[in-house]
Amino acid sequence: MRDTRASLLSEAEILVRGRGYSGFSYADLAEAVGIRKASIHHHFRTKEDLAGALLAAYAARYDAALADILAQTPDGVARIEAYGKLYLGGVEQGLGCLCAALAVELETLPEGLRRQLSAFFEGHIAWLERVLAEGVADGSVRPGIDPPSHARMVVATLEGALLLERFLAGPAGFGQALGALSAGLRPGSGS
Amino acid sequence: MRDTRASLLSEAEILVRGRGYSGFSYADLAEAVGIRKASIHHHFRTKEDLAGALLAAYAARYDAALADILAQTPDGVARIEAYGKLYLGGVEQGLGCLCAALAVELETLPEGLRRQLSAFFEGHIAWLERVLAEGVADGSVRPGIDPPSHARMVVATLEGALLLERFLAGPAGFGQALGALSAGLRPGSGS
DNA sequence: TATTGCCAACCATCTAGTAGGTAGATTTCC
DNA sequence: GGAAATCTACCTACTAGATGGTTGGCAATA
Repeated sequence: MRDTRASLLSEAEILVRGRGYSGFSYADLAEAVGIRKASIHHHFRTKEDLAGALLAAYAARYDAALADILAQTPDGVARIEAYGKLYLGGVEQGLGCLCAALAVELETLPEGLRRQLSAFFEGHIAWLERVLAEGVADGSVRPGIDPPSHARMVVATLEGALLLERFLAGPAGFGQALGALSAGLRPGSGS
Repeated sequence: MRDTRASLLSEAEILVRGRGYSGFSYADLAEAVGIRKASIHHHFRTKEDLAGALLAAYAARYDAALADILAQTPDGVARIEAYGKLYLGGVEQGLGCLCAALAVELETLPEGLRRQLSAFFEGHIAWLERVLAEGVADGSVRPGIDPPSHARMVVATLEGALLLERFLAGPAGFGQALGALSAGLRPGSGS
């Protein structure tokens, strides 16, 4: 049954996003899923393997969502807003970003996980850079912005907003930050 | 000797900011400071007490810096940039924000620490709101921005940029994000 | 029959925290 | 001034429980 493996991934993600990577244990996960601790090792040999699988699944979900935005939303600022709303689910459920949880423990992270983390964010930055450049070209994004810089800023803002608004002002606070972010990208003012 | 206590605070801060709160142990700290593990308990009864002291000292340092900016920098956007540069030190040393490290483990955090965390960020947001409102009033910040929303956005952006650029592009990447952030606040364009 | 999924029992190591003690400095009281 | 009591800072040795991980076996499946 592939079922248990999927449950393990799903519950582990909730645990990591809620309490951090070092903050959850195989014992917690076993209890959440309803199997014994030793059985987890059958599906994921080590905790590091589990983290890798978690990260890969998380990144794949985001990749699919990014492709979807490109396909369904033509307007530049609307694309950024749609991207921002991907983070909103976390705020609503009180769960931080999986990658942020791992990033905080950077120093203790093995090389493989570090590379996965970097790839995740660099992929998003590249995607945003493209979206912003296209937006500037087609007039849906304010001219005069610097796509590479603004791409970094957009990811940073959303990661930070998710980190903070999870316990500060919730979806309302997140919405304010996202609103201020997209307002600055909308055309309608000079350079 | 107050010396050991200060060393403990200083080394513990480095450890938490580098590897997370659950990611460091009294054994690590004892080794870093050069005393025995048990002696730490003489200065900080529990790990939670230590975290509280860490947070208090961190917040106090920021408070002093914020007051300093108000006193020395009159221009609104320059104030935001000066605020942003407070985070730069972390990027340069490869250390994340202490509060971000704790925020990631929110669910396991005792109430007292949660309140300290919220107070830290709410203080910054209130300070930024004031700086932005004053800047709009005196013309040093672009009119048409919404100070409460933009205050949340500024903290989020800087927290996020510190989180990410620590391992992505370092000070250069952080500088780009900060540049994009302040560019959007500068006057010179209509609403 | 081979594989898959799971389990009980175990292991070495690490965790924060405790108990009890020592040496030296500081304070209190006659 | 000097003895007694107290405090400070640290130590060794320990605890109970958690940690990730291993071994060997059992039952169902394919």
